[in-house]
Amino acid sequence: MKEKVIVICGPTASGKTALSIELAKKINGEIISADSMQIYKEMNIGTAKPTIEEMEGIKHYLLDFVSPDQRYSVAEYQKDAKKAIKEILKKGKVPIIVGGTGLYVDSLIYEIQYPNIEFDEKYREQLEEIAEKQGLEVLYKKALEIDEKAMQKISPNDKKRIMRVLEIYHATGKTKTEQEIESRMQPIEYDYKVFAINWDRQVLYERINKRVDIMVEQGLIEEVKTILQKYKTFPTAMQGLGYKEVVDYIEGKYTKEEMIDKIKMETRRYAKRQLTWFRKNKQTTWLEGTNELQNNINIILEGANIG
RNA sequence: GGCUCGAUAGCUCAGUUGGUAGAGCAGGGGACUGAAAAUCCCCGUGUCAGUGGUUCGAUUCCACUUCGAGCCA
Repeated sequence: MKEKVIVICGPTASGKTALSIELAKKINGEIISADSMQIYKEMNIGTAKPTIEEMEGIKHYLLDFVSPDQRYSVAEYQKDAKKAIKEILKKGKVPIIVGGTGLYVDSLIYEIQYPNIEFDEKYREQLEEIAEKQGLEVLYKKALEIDEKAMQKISPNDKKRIMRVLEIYHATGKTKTEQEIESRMQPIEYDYKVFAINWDRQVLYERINKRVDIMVEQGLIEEVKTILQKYKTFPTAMQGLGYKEVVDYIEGKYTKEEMIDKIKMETRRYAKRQLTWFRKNKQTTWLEGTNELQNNINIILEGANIG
């Protein structure tokens, strides 16, 4: 009998934090974040990271533990998260995965295999250079020679994925397609019960707009300035919504009003992409955001067959 | 009050020498296996302001009306 792990996902500003903490209190659970930006230290306001008060004594894992100048990836996330699951189960508690990063969630619920390799900074730089000087189509053709099947799903404009196909081959000698076939053969270790929070789109967008205003009031700009002073390079952290826009504002690329509108718009689009991602998984149980917390908790308990 | 210009997609505008129209942005849908809050793909019918006239046919021409901008009194 596989052990149960609860997963709560949903778009940004959908109320995952409040729901998960109430649930954890009720079922003696602990929370593992699945959020690619809340992992970073000192990025608190812009990532809407739960505060100590909000946590109400519930232990949270994989929050606030990576320096913004460090690189982090799904492969590491999966390893860290599985370690946390083990730890929680060992204590006799229920692990609750909570987050909006679909890729991170999927790495767990589909038990995706990532061969143990080091990130090759040099090789990526080489690829970047080729893309810039000779054009992306050179890399695209190269990838096509290596893994024609994988390239059927990748656009000639999708630089990141083209580079990834090349990087996998470079690091492992295997193609991405071979890699994925092996990955699918792997049995899934836990019994993941997946829930997602849904809102009427208009209402969700209003919540997002309001949340962005609050972030700015709480000192988002100051937070970004502090981080920029303290660290030199940001391999991934400055991809965060709200952060790159504030940097552009500080550099005078647009006014404060324009910056705020841009963050709101980009966040709304992000929420839309998240919903697309979560809809894909057909076993997901959907919760209505407008429901009372207790009501949704009951749906989870019933759906997960707990309590 | 008179004159001029404008009114076309949610917004900004293009266009139709008369045969019912198209861009950008917004928005929607989708993809996603080591950067993922990233990256990429697809999607444009709207009383062409209203009413009447000319015409086989008007969003296009004409008249009036309404609204907006400007100029002159």
